Amino acid sequence: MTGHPRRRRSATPEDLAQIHWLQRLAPEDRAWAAARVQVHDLAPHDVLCVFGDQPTHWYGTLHGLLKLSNDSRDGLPITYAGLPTSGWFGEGTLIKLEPYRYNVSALRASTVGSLPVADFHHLLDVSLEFNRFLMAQINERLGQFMAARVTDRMRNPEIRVARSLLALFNPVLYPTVDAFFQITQQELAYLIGIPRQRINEALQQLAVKGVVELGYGGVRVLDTGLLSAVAAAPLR
DNA sequence: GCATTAACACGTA
DNA sequence: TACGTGTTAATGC
Repeated sequence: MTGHPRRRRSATPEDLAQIHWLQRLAPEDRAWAAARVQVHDLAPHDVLCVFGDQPTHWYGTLHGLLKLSNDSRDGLPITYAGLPTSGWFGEGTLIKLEPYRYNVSALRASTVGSLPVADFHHLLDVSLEFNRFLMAQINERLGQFMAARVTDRMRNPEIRVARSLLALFNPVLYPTVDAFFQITQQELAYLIGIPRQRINEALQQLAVKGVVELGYGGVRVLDTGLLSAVAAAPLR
């Protein structure tokens, strides 16, 4: 429960193939970075980062689903973002060298990659490609958070669910997300901030429209085009 | 009135 | 058996 994940191992070739920013680097930088990446296996509810901790690594979801939130210290628990497969996070904290302002925990069994903070800064110093990648990522994330502010003010659960699903399928931030998204309706409820019953209702509305297909413990997005259409227009 | 919360039965892994 | 889903009932604003 506390501090850092228990099971740490070195990265397998399959793990490294999941790390999309590695492919962007020049070959020598790629080899250098790949040798320094470590991998952690998390059980559901395992905590990766805690509010107030000094950051030691840059993290990414290789498999599974993480939640970035500020648990109920005082006031309402707020989930800032879900981090699906291929999502990397914490660069803002690392660049500022400030303590974490949020908690990160696993919503389900997950595999996490990590790069030590010193190595992260080394790549910043030597690799133009790495800087380009980070700039695109930060830019995309900024857009997502601005959109999320709008979404949070909306009443219609169907649109909120559609937009949240769309955010999790962002191809820039999360290039290798599966079409079948393994997330329970309860987890979506925590993520979006509305009760499970209304998540269920909204998902069924989306299913009727052929946007998604509901499965046990997950959602299959059938048509991302339709999904963005629903997210954009409050059609009943 | 409504939206949220609690409680239930059922199906699935 | 434990968990996730879908529905209904109760509660709070």
